[in-house]
Amino acid sequence: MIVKALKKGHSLQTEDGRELLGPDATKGERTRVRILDEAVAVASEGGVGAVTLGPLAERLGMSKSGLFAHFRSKEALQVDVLKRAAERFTEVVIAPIREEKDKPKRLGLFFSNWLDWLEHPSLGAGRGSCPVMAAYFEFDDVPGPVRDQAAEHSAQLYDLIRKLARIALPEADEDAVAATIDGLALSHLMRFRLMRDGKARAHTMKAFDALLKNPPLKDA
Amino acid sequence: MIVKALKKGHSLQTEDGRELLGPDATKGERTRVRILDEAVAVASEGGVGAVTLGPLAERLGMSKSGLFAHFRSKEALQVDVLKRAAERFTEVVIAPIREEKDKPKRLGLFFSNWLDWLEHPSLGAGRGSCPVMAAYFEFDDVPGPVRDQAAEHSAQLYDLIRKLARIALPEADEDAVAATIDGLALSHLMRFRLMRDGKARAHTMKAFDALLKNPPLKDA
DNA sequence: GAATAAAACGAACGGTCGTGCTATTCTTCT
DNA sequence: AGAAGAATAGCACGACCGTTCGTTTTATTC
Repeated sequence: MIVKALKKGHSLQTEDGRELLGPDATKGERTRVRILDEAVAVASEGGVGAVTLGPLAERLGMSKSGLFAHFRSKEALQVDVLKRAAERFTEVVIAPIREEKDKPKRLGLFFSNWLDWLEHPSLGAGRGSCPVMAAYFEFDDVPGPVRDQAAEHSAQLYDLIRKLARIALPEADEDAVAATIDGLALSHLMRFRLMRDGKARAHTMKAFDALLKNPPLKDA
Repeated sequence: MIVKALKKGHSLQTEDGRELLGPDATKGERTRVRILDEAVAVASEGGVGAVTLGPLAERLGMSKSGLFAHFRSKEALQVDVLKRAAERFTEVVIAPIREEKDKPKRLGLFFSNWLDWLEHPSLGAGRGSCPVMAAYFEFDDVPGPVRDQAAEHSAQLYDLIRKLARIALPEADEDAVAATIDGLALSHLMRFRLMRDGKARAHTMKAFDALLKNPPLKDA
């Protein structure tokens, strides 16, 4: 069974349009999602490379082969883990900003949500960090479908940032602004999780506010 | 035999002060460095976690057990790989900025060198990226000596950036500046290596120049 | 050059990994 | 309720992993 992620509506659905997780979902579809959610938690703690069949099956109370049957291969599982994590990201970070009707303010809301996501990932119970971001660096030089998936997600996210920047700061150079914002999030994760810097958020927000106030201008 | 890395002089030496690599170095010391250099190349391509004994030994034309004998464990090897990579970083990125006698200009030189390092790591032959940066995200939630080493290096580097920022931009908030610069380097690596964005450097430098022109100020 | 120490090897171990098979249990649909 | 099909379990395999051990080769020291 092939499942695809939708860009809008933040839900998974099968090829024929039925919702996963809903009561009309098939047994296999439901456990499939259960597996992926647990796998995202594992990936949050040890990276996508740490998503391994045996231990994952044990965490779920099922057999390794039973789990394996849901995915053609481990690589396919890892790709789906990334997709599922991106889904979560959309739900938690991107979707809520639509409630802000003052569109120029959406950039700040997006960034704030992003930091929340990095500090308190809904999965991993405080012991994990964003698996997608980790995959950016884990697979950046490892060719294969996992790398491709990570690259696609990073490109989509980067486009979104540019778009939000264009609306919020019409006179700014959107590429330079996006580079700075993207970097602030990456650096924030590093300072917060690796260095355990309690002031990480304050420093990140100060830099972000300064960027909004004096952004790089076009043709400067 | 215990080897320690020096912060100054960018060379390895043994506990009794003899230089490694010099003609008076012992056989074991020389091959030890050879192993680490090759291991850094491997780590550049696949991350520190990809440093594995068998394939590494084969690349070096030696036996797995002979290689293993140089390190008490695989973890110790990985830690030393990180140390060696940090050594290289010091040689290529940090040491040369001392030649700039106009100290405020050192920040820009440092950043430029950093981007050079990320784009053309002396090891990995174009197929690898900075292993230390990758380790930041690979091990940020994996307790152990490898994580500790990565954390220590990130803290040292972050301190250096703050110090350079303080000299270059005395009126600026050094923490916010450091966060932005650190982030720009991380984001640059992502755009250059994962997204293969040919314009990455131009965008990064534009953002950096804008930061120097309008940095976040203290107590703003 | 002989004695001693260091370094490298080869083979083997226990363990874990991903992946095929076949059989069994459970859903789902008529 | 029963047939058809999906989902899961059990088991085995080959490959690779880190590590150990005893032996052999190579450096170093006297």
